[in-house]
Amino acid sequence: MNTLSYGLLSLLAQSSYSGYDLMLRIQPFWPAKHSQIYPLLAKLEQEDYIRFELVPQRDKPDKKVYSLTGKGQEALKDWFDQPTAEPALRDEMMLKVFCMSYADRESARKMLADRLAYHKEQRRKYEHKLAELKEREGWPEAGLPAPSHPLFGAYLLTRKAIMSNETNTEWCKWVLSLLPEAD
Amino acid sequence: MNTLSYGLLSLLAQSSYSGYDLMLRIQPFWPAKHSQIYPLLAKLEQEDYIRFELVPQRDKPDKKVYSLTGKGQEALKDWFDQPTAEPALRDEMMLKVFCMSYADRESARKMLADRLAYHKEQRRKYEHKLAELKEREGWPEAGLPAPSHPLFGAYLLTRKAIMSNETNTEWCKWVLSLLPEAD
DNA sequence: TAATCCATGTAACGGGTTACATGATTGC
DNA sequence: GCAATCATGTAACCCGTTACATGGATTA
Repeated sequence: MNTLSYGLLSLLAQSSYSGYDLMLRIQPFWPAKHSQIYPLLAKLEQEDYIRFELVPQRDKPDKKVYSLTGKGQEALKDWFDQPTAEPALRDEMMLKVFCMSYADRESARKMLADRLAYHKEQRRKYEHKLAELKEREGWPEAGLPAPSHPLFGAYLLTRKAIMSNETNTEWCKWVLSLLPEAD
Repeated sequence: MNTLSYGLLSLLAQSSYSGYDLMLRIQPFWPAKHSQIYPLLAKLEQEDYIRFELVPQRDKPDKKVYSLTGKGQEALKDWFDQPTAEPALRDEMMLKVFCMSYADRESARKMLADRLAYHKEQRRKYEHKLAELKEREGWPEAGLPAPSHPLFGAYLLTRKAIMSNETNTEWCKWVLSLLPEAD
């Protein structure tokens, strides 16, 4: 049982999903490819943390819809009380910034402009997600969801993503302002 | 040539370092263990990106002090102009937050309090680093270093770390305020 | 006397990416 | 016609961590 396994169980605590769905939904929290997820799901199913139901579809390939077992629910609770690993951020840009004084101005400006565009696009997605959350059934008419609400966690994470996005955007703009365009 | 390789070259663009030094200094930007770094350095040396000088020491083991070759400098410049990979953040806590509504209040509060303590400790380190930078020779008497200054990048990164730290701290406090202690 | 720092390395293993493989449907 | 989306899987490879290995100096 590694972190990705628990991540999949966390998603399944909310609702049942196909492997493909899980792969898409886990990306913001723990990037992983389908080639990593499918074998893991098979293993988790064999060890009775999850089970699946084969769902035939018209006009689309059949799918396996996974859900948590009792053992899976217990494993999740136990994991929650274990000490949490420190966050790990790997960003190639940070290495490039470190040696920025040795590169030319235009390259540096382009790198930052690209990152700024990336943040802008991410921001759009987060706002979309927030809007989506607010349209889900059970969302309170006014204010935030209560801590016991199933969407509480998703809301907190979307807010976190937006806050970080704003800070990163601000940093990019600040650095660009220190690198005026050459005439 | 992977990202870590370029990271090591970036550090060596600033100054010569031993493998041990490189291992310590690359941590904030690209976490890596000595067991990954030593073989990489050997490979980079074989392929003529870097060279080393054996420096005997009294009261300490001898060390290999690495520096960039001309080929290494060129490789760095080429790399700088290549498209930059998107940042990847892996944080176990985000997965736990996602399923927070299924855990008990006390566990959740403890998790966030632990993370808050982690951020506080990190903050202390960043401030220390900033103070250290400002004491380095060549640091301007007033204002920031110019973009051509060798310490420009390190300064930007330290500022970025502090900005992110503030945002993360704020988020933790906000979430804790939503989870009042049980009586 | 035990732990930590400096300093270097190798071996085994698990985590993660890329590529290979298949196939129907929908939209440009 | 080509790319993307849905849907699942395997194989090869690279990246990263843990553990094994050594050894003197300093510090608690």
